Amino acid sequence: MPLPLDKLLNPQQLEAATWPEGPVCIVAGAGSGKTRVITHRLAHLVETGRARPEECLAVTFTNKAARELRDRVDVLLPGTAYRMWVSTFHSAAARILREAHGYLGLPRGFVIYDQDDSVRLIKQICGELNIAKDLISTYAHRIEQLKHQAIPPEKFEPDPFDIPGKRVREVYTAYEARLARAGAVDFGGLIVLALKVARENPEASYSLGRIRHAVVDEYQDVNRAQAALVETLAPRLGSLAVVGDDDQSIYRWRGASAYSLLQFTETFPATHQVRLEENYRSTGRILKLANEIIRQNPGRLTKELWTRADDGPMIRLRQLRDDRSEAAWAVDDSLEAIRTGTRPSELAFLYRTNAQSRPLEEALHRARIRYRILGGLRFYERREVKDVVSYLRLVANPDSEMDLRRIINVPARAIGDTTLSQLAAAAQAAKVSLWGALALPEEALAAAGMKAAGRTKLREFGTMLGELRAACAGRAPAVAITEVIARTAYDQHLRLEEDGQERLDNLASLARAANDYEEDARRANEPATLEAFLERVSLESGDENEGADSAESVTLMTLHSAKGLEFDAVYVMGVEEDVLPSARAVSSEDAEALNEERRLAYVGFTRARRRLTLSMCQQRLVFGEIRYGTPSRFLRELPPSFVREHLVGDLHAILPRAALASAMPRFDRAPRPEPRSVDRGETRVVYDDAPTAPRRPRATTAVLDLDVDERDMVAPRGGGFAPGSGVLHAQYGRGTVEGVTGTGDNARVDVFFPEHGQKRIVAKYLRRA
DNA sequence: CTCGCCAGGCTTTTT
DNA sequence: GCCTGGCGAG
Repeated sequence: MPLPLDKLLNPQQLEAATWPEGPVCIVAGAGSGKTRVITHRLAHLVETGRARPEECLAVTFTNKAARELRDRVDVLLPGTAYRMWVSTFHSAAARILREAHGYLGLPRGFVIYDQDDSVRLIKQICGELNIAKDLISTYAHRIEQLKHQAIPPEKFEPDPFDIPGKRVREVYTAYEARLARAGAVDFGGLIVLALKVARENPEASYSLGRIRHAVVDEYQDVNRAQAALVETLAPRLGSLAVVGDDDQSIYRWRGASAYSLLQFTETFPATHQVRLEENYRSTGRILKLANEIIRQNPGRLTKELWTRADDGPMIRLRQLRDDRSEAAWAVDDSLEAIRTGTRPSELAFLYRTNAQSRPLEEALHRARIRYRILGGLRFYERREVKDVVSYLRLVANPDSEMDLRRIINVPARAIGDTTLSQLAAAAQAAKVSLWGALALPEEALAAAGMKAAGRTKLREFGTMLGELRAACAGRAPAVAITEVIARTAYDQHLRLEEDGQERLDNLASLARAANDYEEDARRANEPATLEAFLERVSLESGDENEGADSAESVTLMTLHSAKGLEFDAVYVMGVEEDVLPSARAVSSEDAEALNEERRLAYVGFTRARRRLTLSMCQQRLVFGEIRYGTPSRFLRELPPSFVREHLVGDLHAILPRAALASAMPRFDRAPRPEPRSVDRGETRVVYDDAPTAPRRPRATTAVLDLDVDERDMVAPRGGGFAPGSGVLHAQYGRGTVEGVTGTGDNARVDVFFPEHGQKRIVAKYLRRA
């Protein structure tokens, strides 16, 4: 029975889901039912008989999104969906390479190097080329960017003013050669090589060759290479739909650009464009705020989200004294929400940088609220996991240089730097991989200066690895893991360490991941190979946080990882200058960098269905030292009238004094929580939620573990500090005023402290001496 | 060659 | 404030 699409979708969605052929560009705002359109489009293709499931490809960026898409298509097309190819860009590319490895000259068991691996390799090469190490990250970044644009070393023409460019080319060339010798492909290379297959010989990949219909999600985040891949496939396709939102392009630093989305109609003149602007997620206020923020950005496909929903509750704004109080306040507030019936899984705390999770975790821990962190610490990046994975990769592909380097002396085998570089020299001379060099005749190694002791150790290592490979050949991944641990005595090695037990547990988890993979493979009717398991390990973060108990937990994550998700109540924390927008974006003077931060704020705010809370603090610990913060320009840019109508809380933090005065009457009418005092063990949380007197902006609403001195500090009226006068500061002590910039709450005072030198301090943190 | 200590860098964000 | 990588002692 076909799905009654016209009942399930609004007219624009229906058009987007059913437009029959050729290129379709779907500009879909946040919460406009984008995934719904994609899944129904795929289902519609199959139901109308225009496509067989195996002719359909759907591509997204994150594994999370791919999984969700797959699950939701499965609901619409039970039993058929698994025949579709639903995948991330990178996994799709890996599959193409797997199938076309012969054409590409890659070994069957080629390994995928993550960013860490490639930086290490570039470092290695730079060392050999005598390049200063402070340039390594620059080169790594340049090479990565070139690969994002699918520019190979020989096509890279640095312009004459590009001083490092020449060496970039040199390093890049060497890097590509080394990857090839190691039988390895980096993230960028996956796309570049898939593009090569698509251009030259698409039939070399069985999966690729049969695709007739494609949907590409998050098209605003494709880089040049990915766009080229899509564009190359287009002529072979009966239909191609790209879906995206230029306002949610947040991966510029990774080479992404909304350019391909904005230019899509130019690239394919036959394109049918559809816009989805009706939002089904958030309240009117949240959308108004989001629209108000994002309209500051130039060059958009100006769309404006709207909703039939009501305005909803006011958006709350809180300014706290420091990051610990900010976390404590938000956690306490969320506790209240949970008490009044919000499910923990409907609460999310979003922040700009992972480092901001720490105070939150501590506060949640104290409040005994369960939480899960998405993103954060990645399972597969743990040292012991990477070590064992390196052994597994060597089983699949012994030539992998970075993996061999990683474990050749782990556990310790008395093979140190000296022996290793002699081996590398011998390998270079013989033009073979490090593994290949292990099999070189004694004389070749001796010629590289290696002593007999080193040669013996290497020989032993080579034998061990050879036996391990033989023992694992054709066996299931879980068996291979057991073999690795047993034959290398890796568990013994861990037991000697301080936190060895925890690391052993992680290896047990790795084994579990392998079992899970085998289970998945069985279900998908595919053989469970070590190669495919390793591919999963390389391309997925290994978040175990998607566990079944998540309904009982609140969620913590960066704004980036929040894209595509939604929650009833969202706390966006640290809405401050140098945080959101990031310090880097602020200091770079690069307008596009700031615009991207603004989009990030937009993404964050639009995650909330009903309750949105923004918080900021006056000082926070950055690298262990105190930094003074001011409210984000994204809030200060808001028209005062808008703020008065839709926000409650510490409005004085973001409104000019004049605008604040007229805001007060309205502010007084806002529902006002009872002032509370909560005693929880050693932590004292005191609230002062009463609206602040207009004349004395006491921004602090929560005080946590502060010295009495500091608590007593009150902003001096008018910030009137005359140069030459004496002042007191809680950290720096007594000092002399050198000058003043800004006015009101934004006033900064340059103060000279005899013991600390000159500092620029927000006026409210100073007292007259 | 290994171990342990210290300095310095790090924080954007992720496949 | 934490981690890594580099360096020096044994």
